[in-house]
Amino acid sequence: MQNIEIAWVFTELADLLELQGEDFYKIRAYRRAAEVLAKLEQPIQELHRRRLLSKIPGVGKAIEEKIKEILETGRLKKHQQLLQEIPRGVLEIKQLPGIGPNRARVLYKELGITNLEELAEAVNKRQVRTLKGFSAKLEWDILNGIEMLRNRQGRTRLSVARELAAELIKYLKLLPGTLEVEVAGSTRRWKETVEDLDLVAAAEDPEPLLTALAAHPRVKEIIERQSYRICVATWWGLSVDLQVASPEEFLFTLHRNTGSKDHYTSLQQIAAKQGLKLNHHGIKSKQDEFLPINNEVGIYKTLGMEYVPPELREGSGEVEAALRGTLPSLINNSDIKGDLHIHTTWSDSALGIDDIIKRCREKGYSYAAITDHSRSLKIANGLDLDRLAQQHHLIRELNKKLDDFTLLTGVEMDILPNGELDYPDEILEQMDVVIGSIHTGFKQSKKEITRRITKAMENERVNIIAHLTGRLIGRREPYEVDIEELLETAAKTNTILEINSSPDRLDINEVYARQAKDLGIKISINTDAHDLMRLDEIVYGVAVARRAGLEPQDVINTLSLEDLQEVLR
DNA sequence: GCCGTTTTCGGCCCGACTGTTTTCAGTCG
Repeated sequence: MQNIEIAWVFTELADLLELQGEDFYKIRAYRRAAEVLAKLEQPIQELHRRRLLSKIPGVGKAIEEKIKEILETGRLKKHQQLLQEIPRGVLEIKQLPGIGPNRARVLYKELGITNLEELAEAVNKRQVRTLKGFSAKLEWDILNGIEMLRNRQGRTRLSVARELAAELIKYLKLLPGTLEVEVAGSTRRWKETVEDLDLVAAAEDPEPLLTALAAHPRVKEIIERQSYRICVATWWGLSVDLQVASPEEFLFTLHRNTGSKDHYTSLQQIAAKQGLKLNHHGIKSKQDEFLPINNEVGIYKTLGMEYVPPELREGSGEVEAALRGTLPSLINNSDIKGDLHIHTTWSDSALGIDDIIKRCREKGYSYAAITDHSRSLKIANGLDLDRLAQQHHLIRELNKKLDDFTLLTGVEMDILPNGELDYPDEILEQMDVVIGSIHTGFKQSKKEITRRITKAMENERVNIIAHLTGRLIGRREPYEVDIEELLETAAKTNTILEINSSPDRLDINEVYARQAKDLGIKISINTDAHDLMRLDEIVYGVAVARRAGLEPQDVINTLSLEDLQEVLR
């Protein structure tokens, strides 16, 4: 049993206990333990064998016993019992905005509602508004929430697909007959969510690869199997399509399966105009002979165009640009010189400043900004003026000891519901990076939220606005905000906009990032990291930038420290 | 349920918003 699966049992246990109205701190203890277990480097089984379970932070006697039970029996009795009492569908209902554990419980107990379909039906019959604690307004919110969840259904966040891809590729490469395995489809194009995971492999004999994938522990069932491809459902809810090509056809199969369909069709038309024929076998000349091509660059070159990176292959003008030779020189991961939005244990993160320095150096960065939450965000242990001064003093002292790396002082400062900023100007003046963002008053009107952010942009001490729309992919819609107006204001006030790299956010998205570039707005690609692994999520932010056609000069954290400081000033 | 300790029990993350029951439970960040 994998760590993540054991962690999942505790997460679900916490959810179920919450529905039963169990003590908040007990629930939190289970959630914390689940988080720690999910992130452990070593297999839990191994720690168990070495009698080290009790050494895991967040694991006490009770949870240790439960871990043992799971390892020994493959299940947890308490968890199974709760599932008998509360159907899993009720957990899904709890995910709806405005519905927490208490309302989900009432819906189940009073109306016997166990899934979203039944809930939608009850709303349509106007039964829900009659319950204590519910209203017609809430019924309306419920329908919207169900709609959001349905739209999300069948779509998986990119990070999940990429993690699964990495795992499966590593596994398939262990087989002796495997020559190549690559990810294709929208996952290779770095779309923010994907429908399924496409893999392409090269081998003389497909059979062993198809059989191996079908036997992988992540695989739940075979959906379809042919002589050269297999489609399977996984326990992660994402289906995987593996196609095995001959070594000669691998490149062309990978290229075709990367898509998008629109992009590929355009290429076929361009080939046809030149008397060539492009398909997954290769490119054939007028004389009906395969042309010698050994990489993707060669494919585009043969068609008389610039190479189009996968992120741009969406059939939205990139083919024409490539023919004209006017594609942007996209930013690369290696262009990033630092991360400007990182949280520490001073507020709500698990990261110590030393961890940050170490990891950022390993990543080859030359600087990083420490930007904890500001005083109003009590739940995140936001820094009051005293602690802020202490932290910044500490950072300046640390900097004296660092020769090839620089920590920048900063803050992620709340833009308060009344439009005021959380710290006075004279405090903001003293730090290197000021990020403004919204964490409260999400339900204000479009006009109000837009005015709040505008006010922050107009303050010349605010450098960056973080996660401008506030969306959480598949979980929370963006707040009502006039993006067009804010982009204009950002351009006018020289405010930098963040591409938040968290796979949950990707905010601003590629559409707005492209508009920002057109308006001359500079971008900062940040992780907003709260733990070590999340510092590595910068690649998702870079992917958004690439899909938006951004070049290194559009992004401020590609600058050297000196140039960056100049811009921030 | 975990943790730390003054070692076995008390503290652990707070406050605003919402809709309405016009006082507060429920939800959220």
